[in-house]
Amino acid sequence: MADSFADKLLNWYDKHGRHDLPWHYDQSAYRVWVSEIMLQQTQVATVIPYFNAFMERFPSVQALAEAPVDDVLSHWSGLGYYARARNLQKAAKTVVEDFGGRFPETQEELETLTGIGRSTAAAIIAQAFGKRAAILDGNVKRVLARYQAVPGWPGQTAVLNQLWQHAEQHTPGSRVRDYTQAIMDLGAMVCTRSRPACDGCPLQQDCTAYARNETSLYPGSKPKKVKPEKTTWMVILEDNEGRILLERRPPSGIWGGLWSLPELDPAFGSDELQEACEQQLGLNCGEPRLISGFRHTFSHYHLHIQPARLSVTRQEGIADGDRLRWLHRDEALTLGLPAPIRTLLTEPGQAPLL
DNA sequence: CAGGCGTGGCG
DNA sequence: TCGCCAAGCCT
Repeated sequence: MADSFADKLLNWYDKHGRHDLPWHYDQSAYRVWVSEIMLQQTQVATVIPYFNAFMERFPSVQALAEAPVDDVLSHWSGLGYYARARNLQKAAKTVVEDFGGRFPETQEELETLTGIGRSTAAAIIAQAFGKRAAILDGNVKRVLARYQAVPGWPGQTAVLNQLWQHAEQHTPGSRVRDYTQAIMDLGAMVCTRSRPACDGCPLQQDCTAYARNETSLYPGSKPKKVKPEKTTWMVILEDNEGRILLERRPPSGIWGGLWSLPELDPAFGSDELQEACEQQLGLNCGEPRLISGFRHTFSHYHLHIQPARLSVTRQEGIADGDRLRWLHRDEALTLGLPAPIRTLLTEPGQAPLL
């Protein structure tokens, strides 16, 4: 029997859904895939300009596979969760080398590609290939948790399994493309986290949470933890030709593979910075000039960044290379930079404190 | 299973 | 100003 859940949702989608997102115009597996990766933990409005620029630069999976990794990261700069970009290119190489440039069309094979999990694989199958597959992203979790009044935080396996079961149950055999977009649109536009617009919801009369006037209880919230506070010096070392020293971050960990400023142990006092730079980097530096510090928050900790400017009069033992590079400001800004570093290099001086 | 992994908007 | 959290996946 046709699921009335899907029918109601599709009727609503035809009138009120989003039909003109950039990745809707040409739903090739490549475009759907890139959009799905960008959309992981990231809102549509943020993704749109990144998606358009990315497609312009990497129009095919082949183009992505053969691009320098710095190009890929520079197009991800500011979007966050940079492992997504590294995994994206790794998967592109796999598609080209192991699958002859054609995306696999089964859930199982798609999930072998790094960065593609159960929900992303299903989204590709439904949206690119038009085959039945159930997705379960944050929007769908919220819609289903309320509709079925599923208690608990979806991060718990038992809760997640129940939600997957409901997701599978409601996914129709026809119009899967539209259904997949429809349930995400409902979650994003109507069944929002706070103050859901239940009066405009096509599922209102069958929604358990609504009937109980308890929409705010679903889905259960994540147990909160205190984020640790960390501190670091970041040094803007500028040589006599106006070039700045940048350092590539290790391939994994925070800001993995991006270009950032050299960091120094926060245990150094401002009066020890000059010597620390000379010793650790083999430079001859002038007096440090402190710039206003600021706090940057990651998903799992706070980082207090204390920047300092030092002029460099002599460079010894520092060659342009894979890890350290002297670059002019505008050259630096073309690289994959972490968001706060881009800001730091873009905004002219800030007020010097010392 | 729990923790790592960004950033910007919003209440 | 601050905590929460958004189209998750990997280790």
